[in-house]
Amino acid sequence: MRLDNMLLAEGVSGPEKGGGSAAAAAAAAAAGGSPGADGGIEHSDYRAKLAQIRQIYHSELEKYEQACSEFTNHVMNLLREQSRTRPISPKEIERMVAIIHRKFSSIQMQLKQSTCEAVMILRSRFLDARRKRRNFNKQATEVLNEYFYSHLSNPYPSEEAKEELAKKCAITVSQVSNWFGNKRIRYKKNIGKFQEEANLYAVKTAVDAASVSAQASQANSPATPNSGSSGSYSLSHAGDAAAAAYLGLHPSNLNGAGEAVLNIAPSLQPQVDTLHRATHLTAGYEELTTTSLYVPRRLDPSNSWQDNTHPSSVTSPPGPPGSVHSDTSN
DNA sequence: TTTCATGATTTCCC
DNA sequence: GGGAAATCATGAAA
Repeated sequence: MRLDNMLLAEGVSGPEKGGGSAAAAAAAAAAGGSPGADGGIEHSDYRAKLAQIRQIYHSELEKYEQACSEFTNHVMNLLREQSRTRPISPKEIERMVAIIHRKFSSIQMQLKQSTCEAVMILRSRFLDARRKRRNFNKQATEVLNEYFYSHLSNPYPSEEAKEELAKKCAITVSQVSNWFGNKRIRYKKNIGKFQEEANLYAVKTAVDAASVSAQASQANSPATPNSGSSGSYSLSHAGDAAAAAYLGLHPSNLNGAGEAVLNIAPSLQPQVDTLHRATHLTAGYEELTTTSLYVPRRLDPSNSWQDNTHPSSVTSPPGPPGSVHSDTSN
């Protein structure tokens, strides 16, 4: 029965017209593929092969049915001949016919099974998601990378976070899981290769967060420049020039020693703190090799991330409220 | 054509 | 069931 349903769904059995294309479309949808230019070619190829399978199936089925009726007739004739020498009840004839039909239906079952197998092979060959692999678009990759590098100490998004990322990237939750699985492994295997990318996203995240916070603090407390020392931040290294540039520092914010003095709202402090460290990395400081922001300090000696039991969310990264990402705080 | 990057799958482990 | 690791298969750049 299940075989019948499958063959019907695949358009092998049932009405001839359009069955294959419907199945192809359904299979393509199941594989998550979108009908593109090459997809059209492949689908027509798929339909052609499916039609071939369908034709073979029907001709074989017809042959079996013909053979079945021929054999039944043959047996009936034999029984009729035998009835001249011994009495044969109609029940006995019925029983014999039933046996023959059972035998042939089991053969038909085998035919259906092998047809199903052929269809499955065809489907996997033409419509498998693996074969249909497409790189995610740039924006999706950026969103995923931003999340990954801003949660580097615990790059295990919760289900909700995965769903949100999936929505943002227009991909499925399982694709998000795959991406993080691949990313974690590949990052761990080749940290050096990803260092530059990590730094890039560190700065990007910090700048984004800083600008958001700046807007927020401007909206909340419009005029609080130079209001005491608690909110000031001194950038005292060469790398801080970059930080100053990123933050749009005016020359008037440089002190006598050439240091950049940022007067910032307390809410902005963690972001600037992050940026401060990030720019040290990009400036090639000695710290790069010792206390580098994205050297996975949270990787334990067995090379696995510590504390991966608490997946983080998209909206509320780990760490104290207001921090850009927990990885940056030592 | 070759090589590298990357998304997906499979297998194993906890 | 989720994650790590290995592997496969494909896309894209060289």
